[in-house]
Amino acid sequence: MAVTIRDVARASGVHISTVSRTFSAPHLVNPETRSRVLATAEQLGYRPNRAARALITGRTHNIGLIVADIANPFFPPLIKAAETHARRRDYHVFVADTDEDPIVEADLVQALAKQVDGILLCSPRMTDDQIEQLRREVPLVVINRMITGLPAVVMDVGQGARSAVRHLLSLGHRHLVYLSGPRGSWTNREIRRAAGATARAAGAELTVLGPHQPITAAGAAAAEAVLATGATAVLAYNDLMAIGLLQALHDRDVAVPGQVSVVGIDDIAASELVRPKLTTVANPTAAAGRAAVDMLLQQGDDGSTGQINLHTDLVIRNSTGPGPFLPAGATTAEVAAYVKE
Amino acid sequence: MAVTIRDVARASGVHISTVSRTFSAPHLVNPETRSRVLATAEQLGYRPNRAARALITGRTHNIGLIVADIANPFFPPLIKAAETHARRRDYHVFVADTDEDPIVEADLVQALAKQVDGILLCSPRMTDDQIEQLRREVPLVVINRMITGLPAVVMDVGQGARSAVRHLLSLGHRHLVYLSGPRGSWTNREIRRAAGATARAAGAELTVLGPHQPITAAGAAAAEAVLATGATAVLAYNDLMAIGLLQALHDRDVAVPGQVSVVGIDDIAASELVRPKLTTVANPTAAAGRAAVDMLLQQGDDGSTGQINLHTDLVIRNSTGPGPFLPAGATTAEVAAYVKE
DNA sequence: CCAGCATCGGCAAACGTTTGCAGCAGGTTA
DNA sequence: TAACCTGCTGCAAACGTTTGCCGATGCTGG
Repeated sequence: MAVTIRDVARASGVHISTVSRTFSAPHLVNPETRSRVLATAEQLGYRPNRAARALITGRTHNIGLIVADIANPFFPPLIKAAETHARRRDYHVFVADTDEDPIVEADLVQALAKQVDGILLCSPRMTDDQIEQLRREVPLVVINRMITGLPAVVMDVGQGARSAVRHLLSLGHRHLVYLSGPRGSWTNREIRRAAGATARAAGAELTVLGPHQPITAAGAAAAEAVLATGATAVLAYNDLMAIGLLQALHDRDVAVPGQVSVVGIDDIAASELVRPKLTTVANPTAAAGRAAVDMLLQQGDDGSTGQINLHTDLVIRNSTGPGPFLPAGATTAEVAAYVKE
Repeated sequence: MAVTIRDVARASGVHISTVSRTFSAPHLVNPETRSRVLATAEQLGYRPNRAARALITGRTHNIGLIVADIANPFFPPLIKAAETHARRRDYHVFVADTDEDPIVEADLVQALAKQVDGILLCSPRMTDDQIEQLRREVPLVVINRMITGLPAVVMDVGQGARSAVRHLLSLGHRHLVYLSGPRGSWTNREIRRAAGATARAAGAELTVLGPHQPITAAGAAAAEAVLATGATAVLAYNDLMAIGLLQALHDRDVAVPGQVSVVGIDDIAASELVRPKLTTVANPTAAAGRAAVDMLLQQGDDGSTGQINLHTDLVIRNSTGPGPFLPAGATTAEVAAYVKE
């Protein structure tokens, strides 16, 4: 049916091994022979069978990309960048969605293990132990989580959270809320820790609410609880939750940023479309995807186990404003003077 | 290194063929033997090598999913649904992104062909001929495009466009704009045709602008041109463009829906987050993904070549309102009386 | 008690490649 | 001229499965 190496060999009057070498080790075959083989291959429409190749070389030229939720707008840019980058290096990408379920996650890694040269694990919800276990079965690069001894690329959310909290403090807010994300999220712990430390250092209060699902509905549902704390500013685990909160606040006629300031994390596309535009921490997701692919592919060669920490940026838009201790029209200079930065 | 069928055979004292049958044809092996084999397999952590299996059976248990742009929020729900559905049937999914480029698209199909049992082609930008050509190399199901003789699942955008235009007409609008999507899009042609026919039948005018990239920036950039037409309502190729237009209109102090009504297509998540909330045509993308997977997997069995047309729904939100010939507060009954529906 | 028949498990070929080894021709060195 | 290298190609084994075929075993019915 399909045209194989054998057909090409017959048609060009050489042995199959010569055809094989024409593709996998061209320098070993006479240029003349090579071009003849290439010509007939082209003409017959020959395409090497990757399964067969994988069987003998042990390299599939495939990689797996496992994310918690494809529909979460945080991931698509990462998936896109990783896929494009991988393809440029002649790798194909399996994408799979765990629905935030650690069990599915583990199953998926196992199922994919034999079929790929390595797996990119995005924001895994498994325990560190489980991940280390799985690493023994298949090369892994973890994204958005730091585990000692494991190659990883993370966005420096700690840094991002610090910037965000400082921004809020500088606006005069003294009581903040952190809207936690899902249980098991490393990112969540990082943000919480960084935000807590920064607030505490400035003598401000930080109330933690959660855990929550990282979706708009959860952000909206948390509105009452947020208002009940009496806080004047909130940092959310991600933009989706922040946006949900924004909507719920709007429905309750709570002015943003007049009465409450809101900042998200991720800088998804929708953050700029929503009113007020969301102040948020921009994550270099595309860069992370590319970096992770590179790490994974290098990992095969040497046994390197680097960890990359990508810089994040606070993007100040319209959902944050002066806190209650400052006049609404306070200038930047005034707020700067108000809190020790 | 990895544990193979041979290891399991040795450890459980049977021939490899028995182990093989334990997994691929359990009814042929004695229950007692079977459970023994299963036990040792479990214990050794054996996982069948899909590449080897594929080599001999010709079935990879993989499918390919090719989309124009993963980051376009229209696709992730479809990808997610397709992947989950496929996995439930023990298939893994390659996802690839063409960046709206027909050449990349064709290359991808070819590259993936040998490695999958079939390919889902979403909103392809190739010509019909090219697609029919490729179909000879690998089973294909096309999503969002109708090509005679090819299995396809489409969302009935024609129906959606008709509903949208009728809705606008019923609000009293007599001059509409259609903001076209990308060249080569079947969906675009369908919408344009349906919208044009519906408007014409009602004696209204429809101006077509475009083609455009299906992104917010293009929608925003079209604002001037839209206003220049003097139309009072616009239908956009997709929500992204509609939202971009909404923003640009807002920046120009053009009231929506006061002066101009806007309706999008797709009902992406952001449409509900934006102010005013976008009136749009909801597409059952998740259902489409699942249906396409089912078609693809059945295609192997019989040679069926069905075409599925999924129902779409107009979702009326706040971006559409009475046109210039009606008082701003006109009731539904009044507008209904105004135009022959 | 034997023919006939299921049921089960082993044997070996096959799938489409890659790759170590060996052979061969022609050229170079001593 | 012999010994040796170099560049190219062929040979065949191997990768981990599946599967058609056959033989062994044990049971059934006559």
